[in-house]
Amino acid sequence: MENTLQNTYNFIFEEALLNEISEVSKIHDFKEGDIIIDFGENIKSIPLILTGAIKILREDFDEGELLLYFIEKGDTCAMSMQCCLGKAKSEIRAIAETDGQLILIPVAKMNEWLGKYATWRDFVFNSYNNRLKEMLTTIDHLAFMNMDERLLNYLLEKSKINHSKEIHNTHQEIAYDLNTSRVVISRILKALENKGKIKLNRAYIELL
Amino acid sequence: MENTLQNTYNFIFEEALLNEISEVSKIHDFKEGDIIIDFGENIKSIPLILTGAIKILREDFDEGELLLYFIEKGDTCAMSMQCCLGKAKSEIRAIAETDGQLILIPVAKMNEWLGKYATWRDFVFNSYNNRLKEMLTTIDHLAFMNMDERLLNYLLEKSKINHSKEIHNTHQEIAYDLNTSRVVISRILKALENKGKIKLNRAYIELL
DNA sequence: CCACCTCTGTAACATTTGTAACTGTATAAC
DNA sequence: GTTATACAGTTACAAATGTTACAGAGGTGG
Repeated sequence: MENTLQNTYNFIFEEALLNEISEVSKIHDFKEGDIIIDFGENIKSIPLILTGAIKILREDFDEGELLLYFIEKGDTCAMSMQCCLGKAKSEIRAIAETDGQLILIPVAKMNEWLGKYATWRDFVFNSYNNRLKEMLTTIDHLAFMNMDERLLNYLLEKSKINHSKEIHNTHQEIAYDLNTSRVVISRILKALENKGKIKLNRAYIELL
Repeated sequence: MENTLQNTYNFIFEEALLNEISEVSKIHDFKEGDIIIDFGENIKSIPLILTGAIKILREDFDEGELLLYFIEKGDTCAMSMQCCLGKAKSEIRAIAETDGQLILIPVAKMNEWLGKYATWRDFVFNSYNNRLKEMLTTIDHLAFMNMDERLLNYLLEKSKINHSKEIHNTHQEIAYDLNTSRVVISRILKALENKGKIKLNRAYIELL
């Protein structure tokens, strides 16, 4: 673990902080599809992503779900910081998009370091800022874009996150992430295929 | 100013911090309709609202606008903190919803106090958390609600912010805030009136 | 190979939202 | 008063999205 930690965070954190992190934090492996945090859960520690990617979802009272954004190597979850500092329950669900590793930092340390390490403080503020920006982007998509643009954007995001031109999801899974129905997704995908932007296959899509 | 400052913030900040605030910050009066911050502006200071309310808007590339949320007494603008810390330009527009007063805190002090005063740090984190929550709510509305629900919710928000059952806006103004057209708003408002939830008048609406 | 299940394609239709055009009415300006 | 203007009501239609239903294609396990 020390190695991955070093590789990911040694440009951000100073030596002393890295050492403290190694001491107090627990490592956690996750596999694609794992539910890492769920709605209403109490959060006792802050995750720092070492490898892999995680998708963050919001849920409606009755059934609906919506992808908010992805987090990756070097990111943390501002939502969990919110929960920890505010002692509230999780407002979101986090599902592993790929296999990966993260380390868990106890809340107490999170607070202690805020006073002690300027680099930690910067990191925490940066995380908040990034998350606010992502949320703004999500709002823009919802408010100003039609479903076909949102879908195309989704495919590009997925491709970037997974470092692959192939998106291995069923239409139904995509529909969940965009909070719409499978038929709508199939319809738009077919249109995109006709425009020559993608190629459709069973259970996966190629970007062209 | 000292009085209003005391009244609003003396339960949050300690004596020493309140004094520092009085020393370094400038007061700023605003009138309903004033543009307080606009897209792309550089932000050189953080606002703390003393009285009144401000609405925060997001703009589309081509014309569209969307109300994100309101901020009030005791709030600050997490977006401007983001800009200050990240030295970026404003992502939002802030328009005075009512007359009011705010104080402006230089960025340098904002940073200095983060190390110096725990109460300031808490305040800043709380602001971020509140804003994240508001953004989540906005996303919920956009993703999971139809226009009639969004409109009703908008009227209730407005009523709360202005402490009045009367909403003094034209249908066109409401349409801008919800990023739709005047006809749609008129149509839904008429339906709400028929259901007995509101009473329509020229240039204002009464909640029943 | 057959039975079963998942995934996709498609059609027909309903609902929601957006757009254009026109009317009447209250208010302000003259 | 008359005129001009902003605001609201309404209709008719278009476009986007959601829903239901069904058929075929492809994979899996017996």
